[in-house]
Amino acid sequence: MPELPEVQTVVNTLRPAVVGQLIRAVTLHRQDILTPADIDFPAAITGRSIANLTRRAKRIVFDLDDGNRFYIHLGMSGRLTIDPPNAELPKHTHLILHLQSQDIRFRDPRRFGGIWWLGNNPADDPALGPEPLTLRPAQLARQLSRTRRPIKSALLDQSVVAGLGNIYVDESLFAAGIHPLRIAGELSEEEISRLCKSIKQVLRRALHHRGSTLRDYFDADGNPGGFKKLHSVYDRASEPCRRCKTSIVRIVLSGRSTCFCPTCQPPPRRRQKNRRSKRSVSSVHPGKSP
DNA sequence: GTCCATGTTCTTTA
DNA sequence: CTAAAGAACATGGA
Repeated sequence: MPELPEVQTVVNTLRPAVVGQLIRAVTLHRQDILTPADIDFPAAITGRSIANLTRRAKRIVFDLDDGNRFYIHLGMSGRLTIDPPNAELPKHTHLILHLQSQDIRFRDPRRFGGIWWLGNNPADDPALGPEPLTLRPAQLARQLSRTRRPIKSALLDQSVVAGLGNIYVDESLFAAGIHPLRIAGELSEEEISRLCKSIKQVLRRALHHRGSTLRDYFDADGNPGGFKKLHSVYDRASEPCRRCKTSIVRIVLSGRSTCFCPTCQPPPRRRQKNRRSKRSVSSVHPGKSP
């Protein structure tokens, strides 16, 4: 459920309830949501207080007062909520942090999310690309320059840009007028700077509306996001484009639902999948080389 | 019963 | 060998 705007909204709503608070006790209902698997997580955090709460990519990072850190990833169905201490416990609640007067709960039915212990290593994860809200066009150009994947697939890759997901990639490509099947490494400098600008505009707008609630997403106070009704393409297949009235098209790309306007986002020039040029066909030897 | 889902990672293929 | 495509993970709702 959570991409950058949703994760940031969870952080924003959670932060005032947790920063400076003592973790008095911890209830862990399943050990298998933890990485590394053998960490004694309750022992490591009980009695500590939370010094800071931040977001990196789609991760919610807890800084403890002893310099240790861990992060929670919400996966597809994860939620972090603020609850009164004795409120009824919904299914799939895996972790409860008992603070001074409130509980923080992590609930995740599909369990694609989890908790990662970082210890006191301050290094950023080298597998994560730059943050999209501070992305510069030259950075984006460098990240895209050496891949021949479709731009949609490249933007979903967290090592290219960290924090976008299926909704905001589609929305950003629409805003930039770029077809999802365009080859990432073939975008012009002008298209890349337009894309860079569009990504930031879309994310800022989504943040202003506290993210998109399709079904599962709610912030730490239990409120849904309001951005879904402002989507241009995502989850709008066969509805009219808000800009030109053309029917929005849905295809599957990288195994993910992909929505776009075939008029506002012109298709790539020629080049279909599974085509080989005459030269590359004739250069392939039919038998084994000596 | 079927298909689909806001994500990531491992495996297979080209 | 590397890059990219595909499968797998687990649960619930339409």
